[in-house]
Amino acid sequence: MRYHRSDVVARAITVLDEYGLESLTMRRLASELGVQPSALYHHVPNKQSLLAAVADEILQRGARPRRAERWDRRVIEVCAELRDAMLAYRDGAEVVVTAHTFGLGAREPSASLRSALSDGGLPGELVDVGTRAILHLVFGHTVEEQTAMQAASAGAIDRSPGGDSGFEQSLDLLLDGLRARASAG
Amino acid sequence: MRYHRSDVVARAITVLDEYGLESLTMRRLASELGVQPSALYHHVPNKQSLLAAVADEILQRGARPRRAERWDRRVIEVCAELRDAMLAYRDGAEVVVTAHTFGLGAREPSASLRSALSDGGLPGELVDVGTRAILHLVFGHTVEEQTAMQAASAGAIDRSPGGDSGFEQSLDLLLDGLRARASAG
DNA sequence: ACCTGAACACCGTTCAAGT
DNA sequence: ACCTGAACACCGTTCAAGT
Repeated sequence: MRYHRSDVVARAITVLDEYGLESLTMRRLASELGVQPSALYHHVPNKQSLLAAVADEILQRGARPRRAERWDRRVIEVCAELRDAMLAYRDGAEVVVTAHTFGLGAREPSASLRSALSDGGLPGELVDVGTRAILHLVFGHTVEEQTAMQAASAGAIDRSPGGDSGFEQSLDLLLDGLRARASAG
Repeated sequence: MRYHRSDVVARAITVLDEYGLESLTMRRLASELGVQPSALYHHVPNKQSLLAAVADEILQRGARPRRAERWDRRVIEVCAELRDAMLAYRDGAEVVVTAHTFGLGAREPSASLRSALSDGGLPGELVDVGTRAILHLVFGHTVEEQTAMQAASAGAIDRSPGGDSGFEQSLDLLLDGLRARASAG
């Protein structure tokens, strides 16, 4: 059999989803592909960049068409898409956030938020500050949510009681501040 | 020589600060203490709880007296303390955030924010949502800031240009939303 | 070009044995 | 009670050698 980079990344995602991030090792992935660990390094320079590719693929698979017209509604839309994309795979949030922290991949959500805030007529500095603040909120919230969900499912609880546990609410708090400055600018 | 838990934690912090989180291994810490790796397990049940203890100690060392009277000023005060505490040690933000994510230690900042928001007269649900939103903002921002600083210092740049790079600004965006709801409640 | 086999330099953790 | 010594079951990555 002949493998390509995309096969390696795809298989990495299934290992991630079935066994979790701590089980996603190069050796484990290699054996899952029926290949020696060293063979992986022909398709990927190292584990870090593999994880970055996994993060990008997770986001790409979660991509949805943009419907909203108002800039603030579009922010909510992008954030919901981002959150759903990360929640779709076990430890997905952790992988995406880590990749983003190290500046690897995962640049797309940032760009979408940026353009939404620009369309809102916010001054350039606030577009920057606002984009990062929104991302931190979504990332932090989703990692927490996914960790709690996975801990709960290990303990046989079906769902945490909160439903979306304040995701939209906290986003709305931040949007309040941005809207106030958009009309003032 | 006889070591206690507090010696192990303290030494772990110096290893962290000098060589970074990736070098803070049980084996490295043991050799730094002049002891066998297995000896550490008499003072600490495993690495995860050691890191939780390190996170708590980092926060405790950064503790400052509370001066502000207005609830929103107190939020800013608590956040600045939290940020400074994490920035005081190499990879400090990463360690504190990870501990918090897994629900280990690091419960103090959460309680302080909670009581500040309660004093603001916010309804119970918003106290909850607001506390988590603020923490996510501070954590996300500080991890990003510290990562950038350390990357820059590795590349011989003295400081990133932004100064506080929007920390207070993004916090203020969120406080806008909270203040609006405090006066409405 | 792609893969194997073997090695290098590590990990966290456990446990019998010593003092 | 506290520590050593040795082991167990792993890691990521490199590299000569094969096809």
